[in-house]
Amino acid sequence: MGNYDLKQEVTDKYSLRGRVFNKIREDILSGKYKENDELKEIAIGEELGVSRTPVREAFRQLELEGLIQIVPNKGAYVTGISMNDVKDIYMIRSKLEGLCAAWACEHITESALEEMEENIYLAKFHAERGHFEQMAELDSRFHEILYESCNSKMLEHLLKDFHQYVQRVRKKTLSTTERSLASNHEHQMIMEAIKAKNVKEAEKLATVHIHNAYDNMVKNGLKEAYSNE
Amino acid sequence: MGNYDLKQEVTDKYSLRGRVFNKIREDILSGKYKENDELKEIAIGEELGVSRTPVREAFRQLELEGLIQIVPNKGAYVTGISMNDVKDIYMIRSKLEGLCAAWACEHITESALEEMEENIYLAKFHAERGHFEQMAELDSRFHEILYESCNSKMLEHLLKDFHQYVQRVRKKTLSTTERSLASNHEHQMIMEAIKAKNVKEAEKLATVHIHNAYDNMVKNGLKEAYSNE
DNA sequence: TTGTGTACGATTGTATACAATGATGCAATC
DNA sequence: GATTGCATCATTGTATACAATCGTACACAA
Repeated sequence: MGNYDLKQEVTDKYSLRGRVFNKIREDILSGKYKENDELKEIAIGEELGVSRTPVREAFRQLELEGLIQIVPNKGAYVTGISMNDVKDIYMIRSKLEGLCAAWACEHITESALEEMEENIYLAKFHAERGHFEQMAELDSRFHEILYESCNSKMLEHLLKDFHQYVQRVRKKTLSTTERSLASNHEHQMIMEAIKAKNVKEAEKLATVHIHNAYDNMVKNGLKEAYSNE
Repeated sequence: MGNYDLKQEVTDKYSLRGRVFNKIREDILSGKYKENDELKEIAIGEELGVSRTPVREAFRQLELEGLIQIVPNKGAYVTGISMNDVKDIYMIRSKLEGLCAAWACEHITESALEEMEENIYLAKFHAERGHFEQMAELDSRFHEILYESCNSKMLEHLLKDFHQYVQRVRKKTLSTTERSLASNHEHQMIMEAIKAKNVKEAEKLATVHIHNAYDNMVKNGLKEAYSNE
């Protein structure tokens, strides 16, 4: 996570390096490349029809993102996320998400609040019907809106990084109707606290929300996902 | 600070890319390259006696670290740290440093505690005599020990990143005997809370410590440092 | 004078050639 | 049979050549 800016997000779409970067990242996060898999510059370059140069540059970025580890003169290896890492990230996120909610009280725009309300309303619909695919999507978007509303590029970028870093495991956290409904209700309370500009309450609710998400994840299924470690 | 790992720290010393990366980073943090300065691949390559390739790779990493911004087909520009960024970082650090101190209660080693005590003792000596150079050094080291004692590579790396990110402005924060002594006393209280495994107290003290550091910095001199913006 | 178009130069983007390094297998020696 | 040394090969590290792109300056016309 080095990295704490977001300027290259546009450029990445149009340069070869950016496309390679996104492709590999997706393949790692989706599970196509597994922990300790070796990524070879030539192989990936050929697969995507580009030379080694953009692949190398993408590798360097992926290393800073923490998705791969480069051993000099040897190769690039996919790094896994350990259970401890996941726990750490959730604890860190919990604190930062609270900060983010607090700041959002002051800086959120009307349209952002409206999108949140719409999001929550729609999520209720899907949660009741067990549409977990859509729930995951809506949940992601809710937090994204929150991040974009804190008026701090630093914090926004940091949280987005973490958010996508645990994407692999996060899918599981909303996989019951019960948790989906509870989570959505928590979203609503956070939104209302922000709307009321109740800083302390918003901070606390957001903090607890992430804690709950983590607890729920631990309760059902995180262990299996990592049982082969 | 994308990047949230620390694997390449060793490799960086021995590869050209790593050396270029460190050199440019230092030059930005030390102020040799100023905000909006344009960094040209060829010029820097020639200055360091390497070709464009390692320079380009270093640029990509620096971009993820947020120190430069790369505009496609145009150039790389030094990104400044605005007063708002500094404030954000301190607020974020405040939270995370609290978390770090809390975790350290459980995981700190005897030898780390001893080094802390020594650090505080020595710092008192230098603070009383106005040796600000040594104070800055000792202060940095104190926090580093703390970071290394939380038993989370994630959090450790994150805090180290932030710490060096504000290095430019941080020097000013210890530039009075008064603040030096107060800061050192805060270090001592944090250390004692950790030693006593008083989690809540350690967290609170560490959080407040960073807040104080920020307040002090704002009080004397941050504005001037950025008056040309 | 002002606006527009074009051509040129500077710089980055990509591909490829060559150098350096580390892994592997085999043979020679103890 | 085990171990060490060497040769070979695969892979990354670096340099450089060429392509694409952007900004600018200048000429020309309204």
